[in-house]
Amino acid sequence: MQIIATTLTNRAPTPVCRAPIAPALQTSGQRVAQLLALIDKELPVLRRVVHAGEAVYRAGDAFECLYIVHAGLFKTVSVCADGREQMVSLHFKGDWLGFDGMADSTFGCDAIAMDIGEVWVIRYQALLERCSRAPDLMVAMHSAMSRAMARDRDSMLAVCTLSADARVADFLRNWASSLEQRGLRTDRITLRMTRAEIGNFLGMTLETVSRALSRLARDRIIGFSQKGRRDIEIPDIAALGAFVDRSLAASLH
Amino acid sequence: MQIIATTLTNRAPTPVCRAPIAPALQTSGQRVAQLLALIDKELPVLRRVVHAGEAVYRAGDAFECLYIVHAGLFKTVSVCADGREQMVSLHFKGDWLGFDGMADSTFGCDAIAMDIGEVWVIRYQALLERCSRAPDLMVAMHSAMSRAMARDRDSMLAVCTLSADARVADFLRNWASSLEQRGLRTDRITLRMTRAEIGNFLGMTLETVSRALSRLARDRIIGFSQKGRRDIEIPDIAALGAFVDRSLAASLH
DNA sequence: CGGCTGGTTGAGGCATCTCAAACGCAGTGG
DNA sequence: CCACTGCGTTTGAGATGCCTCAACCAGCCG
Repeated sequence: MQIIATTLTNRAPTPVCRAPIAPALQTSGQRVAQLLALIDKELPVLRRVVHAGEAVYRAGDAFECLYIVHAGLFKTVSVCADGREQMVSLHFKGDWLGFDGMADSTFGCDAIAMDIGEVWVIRYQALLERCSRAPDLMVAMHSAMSRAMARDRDSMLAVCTLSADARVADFLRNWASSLEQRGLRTDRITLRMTRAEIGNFLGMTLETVSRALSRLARDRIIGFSQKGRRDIEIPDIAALGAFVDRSLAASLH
Repeated sequence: MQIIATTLTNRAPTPVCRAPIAPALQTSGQRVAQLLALIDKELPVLRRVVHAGEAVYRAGDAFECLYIVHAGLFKTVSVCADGREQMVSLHFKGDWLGFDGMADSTFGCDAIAMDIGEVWVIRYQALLERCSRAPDLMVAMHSAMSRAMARDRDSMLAVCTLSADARVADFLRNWASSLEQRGLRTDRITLRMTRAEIGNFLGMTLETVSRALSRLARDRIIGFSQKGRRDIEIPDIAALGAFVDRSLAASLH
């Protein structure tokens, strides 16, 4: 069994699949900034600080608000009746949270802060009203949903077509790419997740994640920083991509 | 490697994950009928018949319209640069097609008819304008997107947590459940896909699909009809669910 | 009939899981 | 300062589920 590889959010070049796609008219960084400015202009937003481990919302909560990540890193987790959990997605600055509650007025999963962060709270009713007057806003929201679906699609693809090592590499590449699009440094990323969490996200066991990371480090595609094995150095993002492509090509003979 | 299990569309009870969710205020069948009535009332729709194998749109096409399935069965397929394909989702009557194009004005995957069918074509611009005046319509559209995301989430979960046999069972159960919600007979379904397509969708090889189906038939959970191995009899949908739960429980010791 | 496509089934191999042991690090309490 | 504990990580060895390769069968069509 495996899972979808990776798939963070808002990366401009789709990771595994590269269908012919028109070049974006704006960079992701610009898009995020414009979105936040637009929201701020059009809507009354409540800023809410969320501490590590704290939930923005939980499965079963009544859906009334959407959220936009303004700082920090968030995950959404499907919680099953038997207690098992499946991490579904990661959300960086500019990503929306809560779309999954719109269908039946109840959230279908938990949204958890992985670090201290801040979300902007937007009442759905207010958003609907505002969307009626501001087509820009509606289009921005639709774009965000569309992008979330594309991300899920890529995850599916990665889980279905990549080996364990390649999924881990793809995961790191997407993470770095998300940081890059937001103008942050990408040569050194701090995973705020345990191996078990990564494995859950990527559909593999924690041992397999650990081994994959060790192999990537042995091949000098990544490095571990002195302090702890949770900080990962990525000298060259392109090398990660090349690794993914290589193992992809290898698997097709 | 595998892929996300299953996940058809619009099933009321989520398949693998059963988070506490408030009971739907209306049945899925009612929702579909109401959606179609709403669209028909509010918007100028163009009806387009699509033949088996024909594309509603293809990756790279300019995004201008959304589509609602009115008859038939459709799949969306991610096409990679190297020619590999990954089936991403199945769409029955009442499901929308084309959300993936909203983000960057270009479709990111192909939407293909698996059978002769009909879609309603809705110009996105017209939809935006109409949404501004008809909040019902906007909410219906958001619900559909939200449901699509929930479906992807469930797929992810199934691919990540279910064995090959269970994924096939889950796939059949979701298919039957989709039919049931539309008031169609569920004791006998005709798969309009080859084993290879099913395997691609579920993230496994065609041989594994074939073996899984054989095992399910041996255990009397499904049956093959006389004519061809493509018609499958499902005497009891609940038995499929029980099988999934059983193998789920088995995998946790 | 012969070719082709799709399906089934078997045998063997390999990637990943499972189980297990050991290590590093942080916190706690003596 | 030093056990001592607990958690996260690494690494190894063995088990296994799924993939790969291959043969064969059934239906369809020229």
